[in-house]
Amino acid sequence: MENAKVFIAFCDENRLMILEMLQSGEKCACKILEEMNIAQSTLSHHMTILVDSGIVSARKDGKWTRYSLSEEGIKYAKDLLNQLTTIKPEGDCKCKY
Amino acid sequence: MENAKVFIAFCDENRLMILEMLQSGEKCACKILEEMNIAQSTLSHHMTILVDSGIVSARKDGKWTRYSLSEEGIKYAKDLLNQLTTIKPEGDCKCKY
DNA sequence: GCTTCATATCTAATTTTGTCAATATTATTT
DNA sequence: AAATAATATTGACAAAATTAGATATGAAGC
Repeated sequence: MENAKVFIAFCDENRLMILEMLQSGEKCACKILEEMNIAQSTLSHHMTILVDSGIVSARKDGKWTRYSLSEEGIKYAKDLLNQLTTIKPEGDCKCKY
Repeated sequence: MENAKVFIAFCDENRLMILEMLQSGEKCACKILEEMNIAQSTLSHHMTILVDSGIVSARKDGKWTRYSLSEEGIKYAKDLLNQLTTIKPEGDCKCKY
């Protein structure tokens, strides 16, 4: 769902590898492709998912597309993870267990 | 990937719903099932995934299985998310961009 | 021991996701 | 304006995930 969309970024080995590469700064697709053993169209597909998830942002620069981690997207993911895993104080639960 | 396993918990609408229910405390499968429009076998499948991911822990109690959020698993997910999204200082990247 | 209740497992159908090859697009270079 | 380079899109297919029905297990109650 909408909420789940952010975390999809982290649910694939190749995408984790891409994210790791982006930790050291902005990179163009061709540079990322060089270090991965996947087809160019496959990389493009993963980049679309990463950008859609909000974790990565893309910037067109001539014929290149440069990708980087999005601080905003990261904050969103962290906040959402916090929200989803907050254990609420007992008392407002009406169930009998 | 091993790393990706934790976040799989958050990548499905039904699992998010289950996690939300567990925020207010431990619940048995039958209680969760009541509030969801899915088959019993489907719920059991999702609970297995949640437990495998480490985010949820299960406790056998007579004929019931009681599920709750795992503080340890949550901490692991948060730490991992932090690690995966840490933007490293420039300088140790040898690429020309 | 038989029945019932809660949950798990197995099997099969359907949907979604990841992948690559081929083609298209868009920007640069000659 | 033709050729090249970087990336995106499309189409096809295989692998994985989600789902439900049927069946199995295991504990509780009679």
